[in-house]
Amino acid sequence: MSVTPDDSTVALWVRLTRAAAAVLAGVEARLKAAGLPPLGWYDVLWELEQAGEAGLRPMDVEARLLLPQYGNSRLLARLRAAGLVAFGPAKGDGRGVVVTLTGDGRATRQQMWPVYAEALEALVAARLTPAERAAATALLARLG
Amino acid sequence: MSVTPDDSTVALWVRLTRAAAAVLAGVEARLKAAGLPPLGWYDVLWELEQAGEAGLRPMDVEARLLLPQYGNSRLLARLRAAGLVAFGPAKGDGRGVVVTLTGDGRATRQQMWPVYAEALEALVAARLTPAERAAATALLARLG
DNA sequence: GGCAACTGAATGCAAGTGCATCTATATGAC
DNA sequence: GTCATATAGATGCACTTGCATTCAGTTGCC
Repeated sequence: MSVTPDDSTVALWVRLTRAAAAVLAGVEARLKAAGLPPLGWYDVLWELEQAGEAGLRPMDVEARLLLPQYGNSRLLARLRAAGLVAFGPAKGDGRGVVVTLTGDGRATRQQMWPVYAEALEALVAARLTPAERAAATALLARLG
Repeated sequence: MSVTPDDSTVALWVRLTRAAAAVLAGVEARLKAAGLPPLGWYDVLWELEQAGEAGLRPMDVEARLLLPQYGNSRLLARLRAAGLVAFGPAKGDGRGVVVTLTGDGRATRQQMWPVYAEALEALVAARLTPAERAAATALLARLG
């Protein structure tokens, strides 16, 4: 005999994927409509902006954003190709590099934020009260 | 002045994506470890199994699973190449086709289910009580 | 019937992803 | 110091995805 999830489990799983997909699609669509890069770029730019002058090692970005090593490597390569980040040598470790935000990178993140923010307002904040958002957050935290 | 989401909105968005990604990754990892096809295949096989002998038009599958037209077209092509579904002409519409489940397709779906079910038990049911699952489902329904 | 507009489905091409592997450097045992 | 092992990051290859377009067949209008 095998375990079988009850209806409430399946229902939650379905809603979870749909909700995440709907919000994500809404955010991406708004960014694209505004001629801005995809959401994945924002996360990297934001981490680097917080890291400041010192920058971050690719492995740090990888760990913070939960990206696979090769995916992160290529994402950073695209950002570099677009001039939004710069690579430098890592002091004390000849294997590694340090990635820092460029001026264009900072500007791009700042352009993305209002669009991203508007999307979250419309797709999340407008649909649940603050108390409901807090409740949902607490429940979802247990799944991650 | 632009609107800016408050902390509870951003926190929910972060948790939502992480929770969905975590559960999805867990399910996919279990399927792969068992040598089974990815989750996307399951959904199609399940819809076709429910549709029975009559099968479904690709556009119907597309609508039920919220897939883009081209993605659905190629997904069905892969399933056909794997021998899990069969294509036939659509009566009364020379443009269309009808997709039906093969014996192998039915068997594959049945092999996938226990793995999928175990994953949902471990990743969702084991972490939230039935009442919590119901509450989370109701909240997430408002986002989708 | 003939033709424009539409619909169902497939596909060429560019870009992204996963996996395994590779290169270069670093570290630890001896 | 030397060698095996481990770590940081990049990359070749196959596969998947997104976008735009194409192809075939249908529908409505005259």
